Amino acid sequence: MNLFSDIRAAVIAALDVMVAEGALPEGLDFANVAVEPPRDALHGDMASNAAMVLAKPANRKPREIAEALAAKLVADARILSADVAGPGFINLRLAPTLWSDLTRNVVQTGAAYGRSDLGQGVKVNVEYVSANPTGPMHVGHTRGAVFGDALASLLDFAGYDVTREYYINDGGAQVDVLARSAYERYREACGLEPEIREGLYPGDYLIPVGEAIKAKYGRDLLDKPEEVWLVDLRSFATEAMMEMIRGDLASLGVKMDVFYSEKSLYGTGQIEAALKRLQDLGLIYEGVLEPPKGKLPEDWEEREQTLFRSTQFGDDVDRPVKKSDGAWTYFAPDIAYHWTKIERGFDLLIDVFGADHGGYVKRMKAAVAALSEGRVTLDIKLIQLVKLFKNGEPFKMSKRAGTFVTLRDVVEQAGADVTRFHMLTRKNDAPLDFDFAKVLEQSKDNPVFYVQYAHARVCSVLRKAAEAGWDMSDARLAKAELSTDLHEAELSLVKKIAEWPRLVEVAARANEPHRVAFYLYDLASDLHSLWNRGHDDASLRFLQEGDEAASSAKIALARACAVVISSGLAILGVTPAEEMR
RNA sequence: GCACCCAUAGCUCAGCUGGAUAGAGCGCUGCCCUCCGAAGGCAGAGGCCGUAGGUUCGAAUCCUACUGGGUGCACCA
Repeated sequence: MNLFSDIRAAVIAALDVMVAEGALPEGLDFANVAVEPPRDALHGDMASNAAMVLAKPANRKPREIAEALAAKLVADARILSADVAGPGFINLRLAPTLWSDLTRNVVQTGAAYGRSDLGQGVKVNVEYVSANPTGPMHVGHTRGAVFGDALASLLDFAGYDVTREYYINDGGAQVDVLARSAYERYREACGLEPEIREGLYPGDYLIPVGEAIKAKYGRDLLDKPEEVWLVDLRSFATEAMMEMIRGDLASLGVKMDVFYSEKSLYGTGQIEAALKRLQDLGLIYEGVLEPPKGKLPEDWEEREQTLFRSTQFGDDVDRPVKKSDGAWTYFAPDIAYHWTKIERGFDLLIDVFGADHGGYVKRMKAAVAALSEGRVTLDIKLIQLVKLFKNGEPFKMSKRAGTFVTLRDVVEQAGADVTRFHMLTRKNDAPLDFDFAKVLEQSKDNPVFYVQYAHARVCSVLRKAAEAGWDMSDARLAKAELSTDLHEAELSLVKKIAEWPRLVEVAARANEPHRVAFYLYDLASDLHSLWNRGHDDASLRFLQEGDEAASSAKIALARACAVVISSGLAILGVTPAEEMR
């Protein structure tokens, strides 16, 4: 049950009648007609902009349309009153029985309340994390992982057919570096002194990999030239790193559907095929790029390269797909990779990148637009940096000093729930402060705690009711009748619950899971507020001593709130607490 | 030099893709908390939405130009 879309449908129906009666011209587009929560509760329960949106195309005065529309709307039993206000808003007051209907419906629908068919089963591929398989995940990756995962869940909830995907960058030169670093650890495992030269990965996490290599190959690889072991150790070490990364992701509760290997694109003709396609479209040419304006790089020289005409799709310059020595650039397998996504039948692609990859956005979008001939859109979400703090002091990470903070560190200290929620309380394109002290604080100042506490309070009420020997099962609550004369605090809560399906759609359309987090905070706030009023006004308590019928109505409302918190938290990947300890 | 992102209360940030008098938390100020749900509660002050133009019934939101901050900038991944 989506109260907003129901009422919007009523508005559209009324508009159709007006068209049929000649009060409005034929052929109007109602797409922009919205029914929204009003900014101020004094204005009513819902507001529509219909008259103002249609005024111009209908060539009528907004207030004129509004008056006529309002007159039609009040005929609907669900609509108590429709008043025209301001420049042409129609403020609606709903029949009080609707709140009761809604509450029962939420309890009955349970976790499915708020699910939407907005996505129409459109196949969407969300690629996120895609950390290089050269070491453990660090905090920066963590935010991307949490964001991507929540976005995927959100889209799933909104009716998309979602695939969660991780692109393993196991094809490039960094994997050679990894293999060489692992080889040194292998020598170490064999009792030799490792030579961790400049440019190799110094991390301890490769020590067990070295031991594993020894366990597999014995001393066979010692004193052998690189050609002998490089290929084997590349895949061996990559496997080991991916194993570790999978573990990191699991500790955060992130589970991918697909791990797609870059390496698998090489030697299989896939890169060539993707490039061939661009070539056939006339978008590949041999040429020389203009030198960049401003300060010229020291070693700049003219080179002829194979270029992709990304400028035809809004990029600033055409981009090379081959180096001057004929090898592929990194961009080439990326093109091929995205081509496979298109070929695998996805209608919509979303890439979650770190903000430092911002310069890559235009060319990637260009490639997807070109390959799919505009059929598939690629949305790229850039994730800003995480700034770490410990007790208010900035906490600098340095790979060299070995003080970089891994995902595991964060999850072990803060817990997956806290980490996830906190990282979603900011827009993806805004930098995020992560202060261990603040994040772990158990008080109402901590949004995670605040939201979980609201859920726990409802659970506590249900437990108490059970202790009193009352049946407060969902089946029972789904039949409860709420008063038609709700207190303002109760109304505020039930209206917020009514907004959930609408919020899901808005958040999904914008690809912005943080909106869910903020909504949950507001919802929790309404519940706490109502709860607190129970101090002074016993009639507002959920448990009405000795009055099972009255209690069931109020508990139904509380339960509905918990249902929404629970499914909202599920989208964020946070477990709802049953009790606070 | 160019491109992208950001700029909203003292601080940290929302603002539902153009709607009504711009919101929340922290901090600040005041009141309440013997007992009934206090790891508290209620209320208040605080704003030229970076600046200047433009688009229209209407702009924090869209466009342009500035200012200030971040990121990235020929074959690296």
